[in-house]
Amino acid sequence: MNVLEQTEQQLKQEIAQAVLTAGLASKEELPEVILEKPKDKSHGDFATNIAMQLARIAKKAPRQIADDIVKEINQEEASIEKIEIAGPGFINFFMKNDFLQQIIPTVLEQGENYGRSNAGNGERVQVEFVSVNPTGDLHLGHARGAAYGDVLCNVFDAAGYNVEREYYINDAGSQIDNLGLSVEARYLQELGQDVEMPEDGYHGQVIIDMAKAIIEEDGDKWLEKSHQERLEYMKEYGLKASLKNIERDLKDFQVEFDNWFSERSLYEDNQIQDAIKKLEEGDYVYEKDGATWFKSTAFGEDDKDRVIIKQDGSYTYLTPDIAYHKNKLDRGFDKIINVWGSDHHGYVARMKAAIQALGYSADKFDVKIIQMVNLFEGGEKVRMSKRTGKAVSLRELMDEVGIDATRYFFVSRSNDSQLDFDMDLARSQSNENPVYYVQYAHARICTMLEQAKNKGFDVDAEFNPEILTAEKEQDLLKKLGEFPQTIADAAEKHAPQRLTNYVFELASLLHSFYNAEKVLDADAQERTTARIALMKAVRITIANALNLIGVTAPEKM
RNA sequence: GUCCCGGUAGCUCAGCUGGAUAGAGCAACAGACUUCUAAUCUGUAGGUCGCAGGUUCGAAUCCUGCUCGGGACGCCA
Repeated sequence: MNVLEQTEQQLKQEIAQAVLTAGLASKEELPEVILEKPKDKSHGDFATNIAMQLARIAKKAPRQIADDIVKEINQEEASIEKIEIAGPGFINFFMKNDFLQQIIPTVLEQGENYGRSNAGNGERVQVEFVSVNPTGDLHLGHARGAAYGDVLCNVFDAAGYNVEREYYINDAGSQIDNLGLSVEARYLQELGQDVEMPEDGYHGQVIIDMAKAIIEEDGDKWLEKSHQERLEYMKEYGLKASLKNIERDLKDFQVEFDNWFSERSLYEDNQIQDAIKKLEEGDYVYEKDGATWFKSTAFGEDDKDRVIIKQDGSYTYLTPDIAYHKNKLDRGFDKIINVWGSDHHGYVARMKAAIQALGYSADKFDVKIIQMVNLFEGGEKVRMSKRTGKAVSLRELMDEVGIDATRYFFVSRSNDSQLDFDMDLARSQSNENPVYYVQYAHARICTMLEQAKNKGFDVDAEFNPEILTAEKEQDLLKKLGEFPQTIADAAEKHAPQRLTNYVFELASLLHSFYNAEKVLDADAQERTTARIALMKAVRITIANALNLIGVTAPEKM
């Protein structure tokens, strides 16, 4: 438990006790004491609305209740400087500063671990994300999902969850046949033959590159082989090459997985049949029109039942996916989270039904939908299409915009809000991008610390935190103290954008402090020593936050 | 037609468990570099939180209806 939490807990208990002592409510009636951090500093360090909540129970005016509570609070015990009753009945607490004084030592001691907590209690969470079909390369929209999923995992890890990252490789469906046909067509085209691309073919440049690579390796030897043999080779080649591309692009984007799960492996050990059997046992399967159906409507959310075995005997996309989710759940995770593109949201209800049909609770399963990214270039919306291969690739984004800026930008937006991506703006790398603002704060501190050494200050000296009483110093201290809770909240709400908001605010306080106060001052040794310690703590916290976002923390800019 | 997501400042977006006067960046305007980095800071201006009801001490936040934008509604993946 961190300093801030301890203070909060103590205060909550004190308030609850005061309510009981004042006879305003019985133990059973007592609502949970809610403490908030007021936006306005004149409202104190903490505020509670307990008096308003008790109005109905105690049948008294909120302000009167507040008054009764305040009388019973032991200010000394809870390190309270001052209590005020305000507005309709808020109780504002102004804390003694001593609770802030422990923050710097805590940060310095914990170093790169500062911010980590055990909020998740080691709960086992698995996040499956990206999982792009291996039929080409990664595009803009996938980049958003990749950034979101990765930072979500980082946040889970830091908040004390036991997290595992997984990529589901769709290497068994008809899209792989299409890939083979596409590579084959490009191969033949490259060798001068007049062939058309298949109707559902993949038109991206990567496919052409694959064809060229095959020619480089094997020349025209596949011309002589049977169509079947050639196609088989093209398929496997395309699959391997795509996966290699995807894995490399993701790695360069700072995204790595613990597991790459192959759809084919489900076929190899009868897992699909097992899953279907499981559904049959629960009587969720029936035959109709020559096909086999899953009764997904039995769970209230899906609007129609779903075919799992087609008339021709083959599976639909859903069938191996049910087996896959069974596999995941059988692995014993407390929670499995899927990060999907918005075009798959209609799929959620049937999957949730499947999970229940398999005998698992629906709340073990969660889907985070990543809304669309609209690309703008030259002031115009660019239509994205995988088919025509015209979308901006992750590779281009990394080359032209940079990894840091791309990741920061995507993570700072809520996943369920659509997002406009202005290519020209991103390319310009101007100060319009907040990532530079945050990185600059980090670099600034590094320069200061460097200067401190050069000027002969002892940067590791004992310091007295009590003298950090300037307003901007106190603001920084409070913000530093919030970091562990911010991470825990981001994990619990699956909202990594809390992190970018936080680090931006921290950077802003740092810049403001920097402009208002001088850190290195030979005429004020004690203050300088304390401020150096403060700067070190801020630097560590910014670096830790950026690290979780997957963005570098430069020492110079 | 049904379902999902969104509508907050000129633009792009935050907004926690329902709290006090709704925030930030960019753009605009006015200032601050002989100083630890001006990729910064300070200030000004900018709002019917899509609309209408409801719940309550209190709603951008919860509920209902409507509206606009996007997406999904396959024995495709």
